[in-house]
Amino acid sequence: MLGFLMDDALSGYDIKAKFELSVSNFYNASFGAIYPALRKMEQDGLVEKKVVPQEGKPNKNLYQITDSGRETFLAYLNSPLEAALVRSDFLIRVFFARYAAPEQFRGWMEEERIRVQASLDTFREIKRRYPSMDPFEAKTLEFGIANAQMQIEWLDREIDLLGKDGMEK
Amino acid sequence: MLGFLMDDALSGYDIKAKFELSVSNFYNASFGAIYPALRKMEQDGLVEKKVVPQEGKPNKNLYQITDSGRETFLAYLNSPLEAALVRSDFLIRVFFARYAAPEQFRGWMEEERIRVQASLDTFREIKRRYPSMDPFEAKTLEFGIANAQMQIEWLDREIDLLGKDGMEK
DNA sequence: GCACTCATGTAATCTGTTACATGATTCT
DNA sequence: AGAATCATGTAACAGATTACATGAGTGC
Repeated sequence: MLGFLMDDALSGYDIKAKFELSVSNFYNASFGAIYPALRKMEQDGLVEKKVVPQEGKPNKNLYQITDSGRETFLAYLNSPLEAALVRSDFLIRVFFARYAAPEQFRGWMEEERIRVQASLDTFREIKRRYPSMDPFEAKTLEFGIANAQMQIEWLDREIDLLGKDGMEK
Repeated sequence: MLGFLMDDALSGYDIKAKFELSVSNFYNASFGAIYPALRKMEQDGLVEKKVVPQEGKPNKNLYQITDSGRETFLAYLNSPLEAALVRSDFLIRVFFARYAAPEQFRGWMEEERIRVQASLDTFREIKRRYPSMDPFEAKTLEFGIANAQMQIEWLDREIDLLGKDGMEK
């Protein structure tokens, strides 16, 4: 959140949108996490709230990062790199698929393929729409594309094997 | 946990070891989660505890899955597939790397490369050591290998670009 | 009329981690 | 002597989700 606030003053709603549009594939936050965190950061002097009245909409609470907030963010960048946290229901099911029916297994593979293809399409659309994107942001996008492509290749190999097994019967 | 108990009666300690050795790359659990979960499952009749006295070691609490536990596990396999949860500190740092020093960025890339290479080595060692592994378990291992390879290729491309930039100065 | 976007917030709950406590045995 | 393995468990806390509550405007 502090990272997003480095450039602009944003509301909780804006921050949520930023997450969704950019880093949602490797980090996300819900409103129930964002609003309390903003209040806490305000108390800690990392951000300052400015209420912006709006017509026909609720007031917008714009949060501006303070010098202390910038320091905190830069201190985070200097802190030790943490290992990624992954929790994949899909891979757990594949791991235990010996207890599943073949159609069930095929269903998971096809569902996952659709999901990964959809995110790949989204990545490519973002790449097309924002050609002057920050080069570092672009790197994470390229990572996402490479990752999705690898997954699709893996899924297609496995789905293809299923097709062959099916033929033999 | 129920998945691991489908084949054998296991202790909390054993279950932890199973996680570490097999699915830890896409799912993990700590003792503080496992022990309370086992007691809860016992209360719910999904598992049955059998205390096995041991010499020189604390008693082992072996948990055996019940019919109800098997049903619950199979019901899970029939439940809707959930999206994966990912939280990558590394990718967040890359995303915001315009606020970081070039040496900092290089440090993250190299650290991540070492980390991924280590897990790739572990995967290959597991593959070598367990040639008769369950085919579905093997699929998740192959996924892990493909994933690690893709990441190393991406990291090497980026590290290589850094080298070139460095030369120009 | 319905769904979606904009906009904020709370409360209950859940899930999970970390640290602590205990303690014998085995390996280096 | 010290570290690691085996083995279980609790308590404090952290982090986060989900659902609820409110409400106007916009697009189909």
